[in-house]
Amino acid sequence: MLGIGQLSAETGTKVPTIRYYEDIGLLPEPERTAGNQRRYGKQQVDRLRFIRHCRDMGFPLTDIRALLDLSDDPERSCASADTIARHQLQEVERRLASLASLRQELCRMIDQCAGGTVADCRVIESLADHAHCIADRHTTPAPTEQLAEPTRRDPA
Amino acid sequence: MLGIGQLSAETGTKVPTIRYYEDIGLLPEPERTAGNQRRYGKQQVDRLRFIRHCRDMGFPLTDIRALLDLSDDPERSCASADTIARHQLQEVERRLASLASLRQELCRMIDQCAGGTVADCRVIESLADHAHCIADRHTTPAPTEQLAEPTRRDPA
DNA sequence: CATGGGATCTCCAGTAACTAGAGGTTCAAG
DNA sequence: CTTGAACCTCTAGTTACTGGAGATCCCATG
Ligand SMILES: [Zn+2]
Ligand SMILES: [Zn+2]
Ligand SMILES: [Zn+2]
Ligand SMILES: [Zn+2]
Repeated sequence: MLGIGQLSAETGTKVPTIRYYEDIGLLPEPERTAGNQRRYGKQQVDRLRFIRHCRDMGFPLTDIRALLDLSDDPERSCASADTIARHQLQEVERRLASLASLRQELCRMIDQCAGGTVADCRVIESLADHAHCIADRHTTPAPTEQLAEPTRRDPA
Repeated sequence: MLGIGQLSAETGTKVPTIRYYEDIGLLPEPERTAGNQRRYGKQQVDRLRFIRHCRDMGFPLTDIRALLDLSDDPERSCASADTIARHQLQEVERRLASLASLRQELCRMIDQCAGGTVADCRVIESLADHAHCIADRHTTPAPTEQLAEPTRRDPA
């Protein structure tokens, strides 16, 4: 049985985040000590690892909820899991594409700057008007649900 | 002089967003009619366009604030504008890299699914344990400040 | 000049996914 | 038995908006 801090270390998830997952029902309420502190067993560790890996893969929590429901029931067809994953892949590819065009525009802006005053700066000028951009309207990056920070250190 | 709805149409920015930018001080308080409705002039239109273009490029509002300050003062050196832009480029490249590795892992997961039950599904299995992933720890995607949605239609 | 419907006004709440802090209790080592 | 680290609950803040309620305004007809 692990305390919340140990679970945190074990999975690379911050303590408040674990409690948050419990609040929103992603993690079931764990057992408690006589003094009301949480104790976790192996199942919970696995479940949290699953969640974290999904988050690392960029899945939003609603999808993770669905995936957890599925994985709780091994008899069912995996079709919807695959649909979710495929959808996520599309998302990722969409973002990749728009980031790539973003990168292009940023590069071009930066390259053209000669380093004088603001009045002559191509960066500022380009930002002021998309018409100064070559041709492609950059169809903005992403709806971007929050993706976990690289704050993660590895489990013991 | 434009009403807020016209400014909205002109710049592809939703009305509440315009008011929000005013609230947080990105846009100055505009003139008002006798009946307290906002009226905008050409300067404001340009300023909002600048902001939107920056957002489309993925700049966070704090950076945009700095860029606006700079562009208000054409005599200054553009060095810090360029620094901000270069920093943004790095951000974009960082995200591109992590999305690319994400894409790889998702593809692999999906490819391996044979389409049976959850018990045999490689997608679920891969999500349950990063050890099933080839080798690279996917160093999670991004801090991801909100990037504008593709809700944008073009100006008139 | 009256009236009606769309545009605007302000204010408040909610979104995603956490994160941080205050103020108080519990656990475990010495 | 006494610390002090870890834990508890609760609230509020983050980023960049978005949506709705209920009231008011503008302006184009009749
Ligand atoms: Zn410059
Ligand atoms: Zn552009
Ligand atoms: Zn499958
Ligand atoms: Zn992995």
